[in-house]
Amino acid sequence: MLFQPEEQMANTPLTLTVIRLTSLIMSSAYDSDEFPDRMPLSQQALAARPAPYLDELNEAQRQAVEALEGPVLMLAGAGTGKTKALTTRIAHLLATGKARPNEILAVTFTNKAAREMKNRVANLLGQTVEGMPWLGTFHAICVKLLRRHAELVGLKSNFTILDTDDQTRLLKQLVVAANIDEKRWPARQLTHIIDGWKNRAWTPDKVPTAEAGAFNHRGVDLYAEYQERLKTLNAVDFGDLLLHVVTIFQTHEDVLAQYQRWFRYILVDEYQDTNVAQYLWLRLLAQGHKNICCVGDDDQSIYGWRGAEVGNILRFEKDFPGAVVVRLEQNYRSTPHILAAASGVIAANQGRLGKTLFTDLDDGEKVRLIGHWDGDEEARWIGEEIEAMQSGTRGLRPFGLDDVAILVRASHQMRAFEDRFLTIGLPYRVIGGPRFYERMEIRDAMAYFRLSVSLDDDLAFERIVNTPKRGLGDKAQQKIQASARENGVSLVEGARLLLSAKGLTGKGAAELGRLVEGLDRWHGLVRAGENHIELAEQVLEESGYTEHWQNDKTPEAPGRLENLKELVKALESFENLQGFLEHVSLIMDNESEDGEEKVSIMTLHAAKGLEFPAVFLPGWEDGLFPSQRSMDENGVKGLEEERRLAYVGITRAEELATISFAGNRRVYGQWQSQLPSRFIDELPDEHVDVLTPPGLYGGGFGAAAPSMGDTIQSDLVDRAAKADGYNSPGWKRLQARSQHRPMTQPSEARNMVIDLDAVSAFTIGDRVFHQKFGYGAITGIEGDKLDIAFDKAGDKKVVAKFITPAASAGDDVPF
DNA sequence: TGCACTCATATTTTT
DNA sequence: TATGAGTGCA
Repeated sequence: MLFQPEEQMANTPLTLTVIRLTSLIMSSAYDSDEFPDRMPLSQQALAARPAPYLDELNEAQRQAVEALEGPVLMLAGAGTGKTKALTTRIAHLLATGKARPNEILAVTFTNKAAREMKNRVANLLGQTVEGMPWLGTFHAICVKLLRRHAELVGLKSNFTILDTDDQTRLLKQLVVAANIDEKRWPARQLTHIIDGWKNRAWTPDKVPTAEAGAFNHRGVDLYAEYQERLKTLNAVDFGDLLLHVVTIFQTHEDVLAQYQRWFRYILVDEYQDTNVAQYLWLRLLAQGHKNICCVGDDDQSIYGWRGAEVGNILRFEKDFPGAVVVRLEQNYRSTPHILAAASGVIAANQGRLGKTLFTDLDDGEKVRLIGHWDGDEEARWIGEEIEAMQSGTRGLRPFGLDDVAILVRASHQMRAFEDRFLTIGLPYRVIGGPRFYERMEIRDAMAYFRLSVSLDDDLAFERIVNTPKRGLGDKAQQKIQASARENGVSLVEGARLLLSAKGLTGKGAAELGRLVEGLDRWHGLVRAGENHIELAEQVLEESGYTEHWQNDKTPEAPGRLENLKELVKALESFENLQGFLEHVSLIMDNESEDGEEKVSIMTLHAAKGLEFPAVFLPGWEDGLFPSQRSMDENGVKGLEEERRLAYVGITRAEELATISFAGNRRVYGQWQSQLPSRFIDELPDEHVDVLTPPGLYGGGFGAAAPSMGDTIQSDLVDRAAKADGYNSPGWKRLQARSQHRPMTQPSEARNMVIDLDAVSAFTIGDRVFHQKFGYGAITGIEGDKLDIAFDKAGDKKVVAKFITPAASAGDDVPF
């Protein structure tokens, strides 16, 4: 029986709860078929407590916290105290005795969010609530559920969790086996396709026929094969964690019913980021008590590209009839100018649920906007600006380096800043980047650990047979594979059989023999319960893996050895290797703090949920941000997601937001003329302060920047200065021709870069000259932008200002 | 096995 | 440009 009568649990004393829970966390509950974590909390003790936490909430927050019964959608704008409301709600549920800690299901997307929530609930209640076993990420909770019911989907409860890399390697084998040209149809692509299907909760039999063409018409077959293969390997990928649980719920009413009964209250963080599978999962579970509270912000939905469905949050009221919608609109983070600028941008999106953020804070600084000649100059300016800000500049208060963040659209943009900051010696930290456990050496080491725990882990074996080099190349590995297949055993066993059959000779045989021997020994030690930290060191030592990196002369080698030490250190917080492996694929952050003040550099995506007093938003150029690819692939939907990204970016700033763009940028080594982002047009003028390009930095357009090397079209610049505003025939013609959005009031920002008369000077067919691209002919005119077919550089869209008529620039000499 | 070479490729990323 | 994967050769 899965559940025990509730009365029995209610009387269990708290102390016992804690002890039982701790032991639970330490040991993985593979073999238990009952709820080991029914952790009653002494209800009287909590109920007797006053609820001082409620006094700290504003009206909306309080409403969201107190509406305990029935479906609730908490629409929480940026910086409106969403986590506070969410955690207080949990505390309130516990304090009022509505639910025991183990009857609350609280899901987040990241471990960080889960951790924070746990801590804050504990703080609110003034005691450690150990027993919230169902507070965690979607994936962590699904692992727990799946371990209990693995057999219902043909798995054993000790299944391994593959990461993306394993997944792709496995798929690659299948692709090769299917005689598909791996070059034209890379396995990585198939990984993405299958992930996408899993995100939409499509098992192989449910993939719609419309998708049949995927991956050269073989996608669906390969998907089915892949799932079979996973089953034989007793493995799942990240997508499976959810999908299998959904399948179990859908096919086993009794199981579902039990959980529906069990989870009295469900809370979901970042609901706008849920994908279809997660949505189904939640909806199935919520059908029991119907007490589901989802928190999210449709304006911050930035993960559509990995399956998140904004529709989930937009549809909430339909999905959960009778839902109470609470809007948290009071912002405690940003100044009014920043808030207004962000609101102005996001207002351009269609189909929003709509929120009006307001704040009590003082006006503060307007959002600053500055243009630069090129990306290097932008980096230089920001570097100098940050240095100046440390001592206070332009009448601003002094900022510490920890107060400052640079948020970029794509990680390659970080480079310019890193280079610059290195040369001027400005300490910085990059947030994001490859995760600790994704690094080669960590994965190799993990493979050794996995094998030591279970000799059947074929994927792990494949990874390390020849790492470090043992002279076991393709040939030898194929023999091992064949031997394993013929005998229907694991690769390790296959290798053993191969050796005893003398199927392998010479150095390879000796090395393989040593490896198998080592694995046996380590496995024996694991079983004997040997201290796992010493064991881990021993494995790395005896396998020759540590030595391998010690002998490596590449500059990365010391760092890798360092990482291996880190890994062993991380083992300390676990009781045994199994427990470690169990969690490591799901939980392992890489945030080391050395205490030094540093500027943070990260992507906009990585910045979600964070806040900084001062934020720099560089690279606001059409094509880069909004990203061309996003718009090409997803049209308006893509553009709107980019706009939400802009909104997320601006709202990260508490006091000071500085947006910048460059007129020229090197893209894949090629100089490209850039247009300021359309989002810049959407910034409301009255909240923006256009920094006069300081001559010192040579910023801005029209000013002959030193880096140009050549005078730009000074005659055009002169004429632009004399332009008689927006009533000129040229402007009117532009308006009529403008295909995108009609430009209403050209903003001050725009004004800075538009050169109307420059445009009106051109007509289609004109031969023109561009400083970087050379000669070409105009093929189209759109706003202040010209489509030009360059003789050498091909078709480009360029701001008119950078163009001169071919005649005035010299002879139209063909190259 | 290690190297030098060509060639294609080029967001955002958690679990 | 610059990075990684794949290939050919010693």
